[in-house]
Amino acid sequence: MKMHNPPHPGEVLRELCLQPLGLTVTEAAKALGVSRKTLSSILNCRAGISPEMAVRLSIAFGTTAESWLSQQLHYDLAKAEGKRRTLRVKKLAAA
Amino acid sequence: MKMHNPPHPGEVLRELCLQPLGLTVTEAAKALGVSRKTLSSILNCRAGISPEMAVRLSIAFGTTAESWLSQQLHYDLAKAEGKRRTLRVKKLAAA
DNA sequence: GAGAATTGTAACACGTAACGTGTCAGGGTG
DNA sequence: CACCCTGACACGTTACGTGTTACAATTCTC
Repeated sequence: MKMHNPPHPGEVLRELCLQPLGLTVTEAAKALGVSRKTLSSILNCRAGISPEMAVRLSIAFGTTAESWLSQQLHYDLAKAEGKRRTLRVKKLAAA
Repeated sequence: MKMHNPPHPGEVLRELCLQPLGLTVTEAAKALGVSRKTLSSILNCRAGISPEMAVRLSIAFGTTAESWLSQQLHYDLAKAEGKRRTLRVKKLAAA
C-alpha cells in the first residue's frame, strides 16, 4: 500500500482541474482568492497545499479539502520516510 | 464521516503511548531524539506532528507514520474548515 | 521537611514555509 | 508591434518546528 512516488498535488491540480476547464493560472488564482505567485508555486511544486488552500480548492472545484491534504500528506511523508534511517530513535514499544 | 472535534495528536500520544508505558516526558524526548521542549509542545497541543516527528514516533512506538500525520491532518483541517465561510472563493466547477 | 526530579513555559535564535507585492524576461496571439 | 500569460526572482511579513537556556511550580523521594 506504500506510495513510492506520490505525485505533488500541484501536478494533480493542474492536470485534473485547470487544464480540463481551460483555466489560466491567473484566472484560477483570482477565483481562489490568492496571488498568482502563490498558485504558481503550488503548480510548479515549489509550495505545498496548506489547510486553508485545501478548503479554497474544495470550494472552487467541488472536491473535498481532505483529498487535497491527503495527497500532500503522502507527498511529505515520502520525503520524511527517506530520512528514516538517519534518525536516531530508540524503540519504546514492540514494533 | 466528518470529524467535528478531532483530538490533537499530542493528547493521543500522551494517553496511548506515554502513560501506558509509564514514560516521563524527559525519557520519551530522549528516546525520540528531540528536545524535551519539542515533545512538551506537542503533548500540550502547542505544536503539531511534523512529518519527521511522525517517522520518529513510528520507530519508537511501532506504529505507522501515516497514522500520526493523518490525525494531524484532521486536526488542522477542522480548524481550516472553520474559516470556510470567510474565504472569498469563486466556484469553478460543479459542486 | 529538604533535596532532587519532573514538568510547563517563557525568551531567544535559527531555518523553513506560505503568502503578498513588485518586477522582469520569454512566448504566444491579436 | 502591443498585449496577455507564464515562470522566475527579490523582498518582506507571518507562522511554525526545533534547539538551548532559564525559571517557577509540582511531585517524588529520602
